[in-house]
Amino acid sequence: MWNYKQMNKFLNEFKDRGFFYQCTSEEELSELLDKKKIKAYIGFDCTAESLHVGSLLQIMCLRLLQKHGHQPIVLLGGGTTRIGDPSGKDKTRKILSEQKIDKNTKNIKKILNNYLNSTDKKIKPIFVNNYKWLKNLNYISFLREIGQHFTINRMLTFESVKTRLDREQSLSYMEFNYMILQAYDFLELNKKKDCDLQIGGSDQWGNIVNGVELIKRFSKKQTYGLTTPLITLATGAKMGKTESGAVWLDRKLFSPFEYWQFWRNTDDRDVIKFLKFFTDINLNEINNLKSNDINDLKILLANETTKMLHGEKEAKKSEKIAREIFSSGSTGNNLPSIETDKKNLNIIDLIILSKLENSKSEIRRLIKGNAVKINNNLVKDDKLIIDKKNFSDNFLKLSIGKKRHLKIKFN
RNA sequence: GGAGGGGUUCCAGAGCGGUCAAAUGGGGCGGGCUGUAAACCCGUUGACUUCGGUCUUCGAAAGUUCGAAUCUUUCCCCCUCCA
Repeated sequence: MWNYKQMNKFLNEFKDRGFFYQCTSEEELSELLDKKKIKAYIGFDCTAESLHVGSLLQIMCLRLLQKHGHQPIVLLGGGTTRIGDPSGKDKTRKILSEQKIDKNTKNIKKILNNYLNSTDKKIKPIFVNNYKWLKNLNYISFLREIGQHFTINRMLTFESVKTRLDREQSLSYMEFNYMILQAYDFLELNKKKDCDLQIGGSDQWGNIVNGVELIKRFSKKQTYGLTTPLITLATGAKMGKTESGAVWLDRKLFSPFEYWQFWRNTDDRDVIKFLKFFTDINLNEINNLKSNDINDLKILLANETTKMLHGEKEAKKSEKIAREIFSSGSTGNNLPSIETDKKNLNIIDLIILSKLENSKSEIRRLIKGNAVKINNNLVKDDKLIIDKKNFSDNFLKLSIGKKRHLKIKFN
């Protein structure tokens, strides 16, 4: 009989790392994966100009596929984004302009390329954009060929639809069609690219099942669906949001150092889990690491995740900056810096200039609360004038709180 | 189509003519403790300020009033119940 130990290696690691949530048919999928190298796809929606850590687990799935010799297909939802997935949303999404979606699509592709092996021909990612086949669908023939396989009765039972209807929130006919289009994507990829598996977040389960069922009815072929859990933090919050917004996987929106810091500040209770999720360190090694100092593990986590996205150099640099700021209390030579040529600047204006804060009232409050430092010296007076004598070698270190530091260069 | 209830500052949610920049909780920010963690404690949380104040906010617009988040009218949007 079939048992856990005999499970396919990819699936095994998928489970051991905590990626597994649901599968349409685990046993059969395991057999298939043993038998051949398959192609599997994950879809990314192009609503935002970049991806954020919320998508990172999906990206790690792509990497894991490659690691085990399977070829990932990355579907960029250029077409479906024009419709808007109602899953997990209780309101209709804003409809984006076509150019915006095209721009987003390109940027997202670029980000994904950071994570994927594109040199090995057998496993290099296949990028597809569903706009290509969705834009020219003919309504009548689509209804006849595809629509006949869906019953409204069944569609109404899906979570994404049900919650909207239960709450009497409107669900437009356009959105209602989203799941059919995603199912059609899978069918298309199965026909054209021989794709056997779709992976997605747990909120995608309904959409994925629809695809598997459509392919079974339309092509009489067996395909599979696999979902990952929703990651929640030890504190109960959703992962990936900081106060300043999303944690973007894009240096223009979220600098490598900020990214490193994000991981460095992981809750103790989440560290091991995240090492399994977001690094390539093998599981035995992670188990051995458990006894290490928790702060070293956080640094390891930060280095590995940053390296994967921004490269080794940025990871090391971030670690160095962090040491300067938090350990040695030095002036922080590697800190990001801005320049100014204004003389006799008021401390408040200096902070405005630095863009660390943009409200003067807030800055006054911060000064009152002993949060502002110049060259590690507490600023007590919000009328303090900054002039040349505050700069050494034309540099000055501005700090707000414990975590925000910036170097200012005087020209 | 008929009958009710509601839209308040980041969120939840009080206020129902002046004492309201608006209770309370959450979140955030800052400080303390520490380990750049958690928990806990304290402060703070519209903008501008010469720190005296000034200006802009309670779905939108108009009105009543010395004075409105609070009353009136119209409009927009949500929710509950009945047909």
